[in-house]
Amino acid sequence: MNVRTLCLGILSTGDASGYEIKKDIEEGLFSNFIDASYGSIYPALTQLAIEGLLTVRAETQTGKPDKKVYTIAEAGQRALAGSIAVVPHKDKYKSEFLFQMLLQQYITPDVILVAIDKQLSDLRADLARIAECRSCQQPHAGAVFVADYGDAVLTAAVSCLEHKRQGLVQELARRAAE
Amino acid sequence: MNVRTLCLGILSTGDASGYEIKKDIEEGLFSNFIDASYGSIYPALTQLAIEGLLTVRAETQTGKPDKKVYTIAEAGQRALAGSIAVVPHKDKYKSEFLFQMLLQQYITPDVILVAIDKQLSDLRADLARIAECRSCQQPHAGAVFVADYGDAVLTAAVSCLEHKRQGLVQELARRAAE
DNA sequence: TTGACTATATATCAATCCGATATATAGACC
DNA sequence: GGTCTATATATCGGATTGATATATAGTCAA
Repeated sequence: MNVRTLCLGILSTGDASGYEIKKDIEEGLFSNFIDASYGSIYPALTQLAIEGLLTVRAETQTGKPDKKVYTIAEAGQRALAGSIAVVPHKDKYKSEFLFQMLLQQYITPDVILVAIDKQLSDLRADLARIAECRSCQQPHAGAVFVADYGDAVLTAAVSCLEHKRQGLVQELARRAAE
Repeated sequence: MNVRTLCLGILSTGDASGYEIKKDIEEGLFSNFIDASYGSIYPALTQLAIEGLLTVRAETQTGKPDKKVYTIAEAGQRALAGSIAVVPHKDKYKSEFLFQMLLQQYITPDVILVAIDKQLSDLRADLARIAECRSCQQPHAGAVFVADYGDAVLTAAVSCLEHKRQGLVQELARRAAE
């Protein structure tokens, strides 16, 4: 799936500017399993508008710069439906944290502890964001599905890490006592 | 983290050719949280050898093409240690499956079911791979950590999806009965 | 009131990386 | 002889990231 389909998908939930799409990706439900940068969003929107899958209108704002608001066109909805119906690729998960933990023999225990605490903090921030999305939006079936899935996975990760952390702290205390 | 550091990390666990590094990424413990293509691995290895972080030797094999076996040098181990000690970036998770589920209003229930079954199959394959890694390698602390973390997360995902799947099947049966 | 900072908003581009393709050797299987 | 799979290296177009540039305007403190 490319950034084009991503933009069409977000615009299918309501009109937005490139900046607002990026915010949706960072703060909304999408944030847990999607990522895209301005460097790919803006060119994609421009191209989609040229091809007639989106329409654009300029909106002047007081106190803020003008923005280009994009609306999905009929051709865009057809293109989106076609892209969504395809069997999805396998999930991709990249974790520098786990890379570090796998090679933990090369670093000191206090660096490990810092990394674990940072990971726990990231996971809890994600959980909080999901909780916020649940409360602020009227939940449709898709949103509930994604929120439940995210909750399950993140909660399991937190639980596992808390356990690992406790074991590490106890071992450090034991070593210090000797 | 870039492919250079990834190659150094894998070579720190033993000598390997580019092809073997790719297999490690696909089949070993790394596969759950790392990805890289030949198009990035081979240039990285060439460059690292030029810079003296790796040494190369050609190995002739019977029944197979020759291979270039890379060994990590002292300078490479120093570079790796420096890269590992840095606080890691946040995990990145990309899921076309969840994108599809969030926009499930655009597709039919049977397409949803196919996607869920495919996801379950992928998750179970990952769990099986972790179990295999546990049994075949002598487990050091880092490997156990990563395997436990992966188990926890994947098991939670499977459990959540099985529950969702059951609910969907029941609803489809109820609709068919009406 | 000047400077620093934050938020909004669009745009560009070098560096990186993926995915596909090409090339070559050789065993297996029909 | 043809097809398939596995091993092994290499290249490259195209997609994407991450950083940077530009501009408007509000806040807040020195």
